[in-house]
Amino acid sequence: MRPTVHDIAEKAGVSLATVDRVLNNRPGVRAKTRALVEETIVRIGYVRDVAAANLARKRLYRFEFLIPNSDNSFLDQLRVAVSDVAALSRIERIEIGMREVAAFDPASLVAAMREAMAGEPDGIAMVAIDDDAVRAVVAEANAAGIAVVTVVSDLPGSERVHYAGIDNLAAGRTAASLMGRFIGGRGTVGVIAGSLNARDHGERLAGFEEALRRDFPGVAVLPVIEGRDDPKRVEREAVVLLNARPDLSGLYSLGAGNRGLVKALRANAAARHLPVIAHELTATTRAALSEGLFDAVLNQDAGHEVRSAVRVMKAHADGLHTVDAQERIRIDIFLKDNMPQ
Amino acid sequence: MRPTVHDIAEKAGVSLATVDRVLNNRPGVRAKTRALVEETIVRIGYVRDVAAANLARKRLYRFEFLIPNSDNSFLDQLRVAVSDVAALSRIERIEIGMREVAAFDPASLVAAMREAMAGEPDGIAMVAIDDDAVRAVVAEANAAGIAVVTVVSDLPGSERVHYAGIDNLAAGRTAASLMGRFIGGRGTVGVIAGSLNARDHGERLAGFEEALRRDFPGVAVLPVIEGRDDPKRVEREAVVLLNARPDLSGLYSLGAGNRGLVKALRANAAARHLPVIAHELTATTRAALSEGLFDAVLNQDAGHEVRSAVRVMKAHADGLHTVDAQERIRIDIFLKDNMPQ
DNA sequence: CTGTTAGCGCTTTCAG
DNA sequence: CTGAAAGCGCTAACAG
Repeated sequence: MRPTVHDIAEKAGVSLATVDRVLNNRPGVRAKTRALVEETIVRIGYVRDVAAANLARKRLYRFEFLIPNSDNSFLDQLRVAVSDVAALSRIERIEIGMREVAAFDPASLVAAMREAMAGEPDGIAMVAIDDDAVRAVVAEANAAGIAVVTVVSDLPGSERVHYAGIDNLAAGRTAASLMGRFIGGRGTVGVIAGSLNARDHGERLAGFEEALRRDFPGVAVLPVIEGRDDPKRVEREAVVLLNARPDLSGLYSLGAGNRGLVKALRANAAARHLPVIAHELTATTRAALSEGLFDAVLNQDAGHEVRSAVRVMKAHADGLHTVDAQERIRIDIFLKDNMPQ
Repeated sequence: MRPTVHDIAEKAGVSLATVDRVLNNRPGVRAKTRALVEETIVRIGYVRDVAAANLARKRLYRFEFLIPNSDNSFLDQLRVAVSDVAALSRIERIEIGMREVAAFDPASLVAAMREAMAGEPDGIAMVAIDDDAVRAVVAEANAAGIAVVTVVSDLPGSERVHYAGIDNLAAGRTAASLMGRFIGGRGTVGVIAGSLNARDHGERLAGFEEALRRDFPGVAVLPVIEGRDDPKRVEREAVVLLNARPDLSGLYSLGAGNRGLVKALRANAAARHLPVIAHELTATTRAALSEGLFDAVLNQDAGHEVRSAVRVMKAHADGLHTVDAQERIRIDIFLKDNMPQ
């Protein structure tokens, strides 16, 4: 049987209370007694039973997620992931709330932060917007002992504790690597983004162009089209592009609104063999892959991101450190052949 | 506060013991009482505190992993993953043992199974070998109430409870999809396997050839070379191949022993721009990717596989079902740009 | 068939 | 500074 606090107390000749004080390094123990207990702990190889500790403590963790209210499949996945984790976490004494925030609106995000902070949660997770007012309120939360974690889109230079999302520069480079090979290292590629003001989109583009320049200097990139993640607008822009550039060798869709792109591609027979790379595995991109309309989809797993955010906030609340490398979110590559399910 | 067993007992006007009997549907409760308690449970929205239950139960789970003793990096990863999970699981009342088995030797696997079974564990996880003697001993274990899970390589037609590994046919198809695009849909590709008697290798090859035939009929596949997963042998064979076929357009290494392949490629200047796809992200393949010697690496995450195996064995021990889709092991694709870390 | 009671391993008053 | 004792939510003898 594994040694327990009782064993420590017995072997060290002290009471349970003293053992507990040492274990949780609370004050009120003579240095000598403390040393004795600590020595005993390592000698008998004690490891704390966290479940029992939590049971006794009745510790309850409370976390809030702030999610943009944009209507796109990836954010739907994110919301579902939060609900799922919330349901599962109840049995681990973790309570998770979710608030909607107006998309791309720093003021709304700040307001939501304030509301969330009023409830004095242990942590807040949010899809950040790159804005100084947001940075300021993050600092406030931090000062109030609330751990802030960014999800999907980061807020560099702020006091957020962690970023649970992919490296978007690397994602852009990955897209370039694939594109360069798919089109045989030469030609002209088009790029459709949501908005270059969105940090993640900007970084993907930068990575894409950098890697192409480096590894495939024979490939030219057309000026970026901004589709605002809006299917209708993306469709319109894509149609224009496909007609204007019949010589197009490839297309990189680094934002959302792929429903529109798919329509445009389907309508354009000449686009049948155009290599297309997009982001996020949703119903739309999944179908496009199966159909052969898209060649590859880069993905960030919303479930992983949410779970990682919760783990980090919990660790922070417990005063523990997390191994950053372990929390790194991978850039998944999906072809029609390795789609999950 | 969340309702507890005490609340149920009080509201239903019964004792704790009766509540417990109903919760764990143990016999000895009148149908009427049972119904009353069950009604109360849903009415007050009770959810069991698993941690407390396990604490009271002092339930200890014991699982055994049987791992081949071959000397290759992927199996090293697998062993490390088992040790890691073993260390972590101790605090969850899970005890994990590991035994070495002679590689590719059914008799040794059967013997190890028997030894493991003697300890009456709750579950056994093994890298299966496709053999009827193995099937027979799996059936024995099953009859003895020990859940058997296959890892990495499956044993179809046996009574194993679950397979924690990738779909190797799909992996082969994925390799073909990439290869076909990388080489522009035409040319001749070479394939190096470990042994086609290994189920996973055979399936990868089948998937690869099938997808090439379907999607890239212009690509020819040379007769498979068997390198026995041995770096020296792989190197020798690869050198011969590279010299004999200077017209080679691509190379698919679907087994292990990639250290040898890398040497051969490095020695052959003409191979500098030969698209190469291999399996398992190890120190060797990782370096080859960075260097541009390999173009893509398909990977199965040993950590995921081991953790999934443990989850399934535990669920089985608890008489719970697992959602197979949730336990599906993904085929990761890595380029130099999206390598983790 | 049902209830009482004593824990599981840990924390937390409250005395001393 | 230290200890005794009660209790977290659940389970498991053992009586009735």
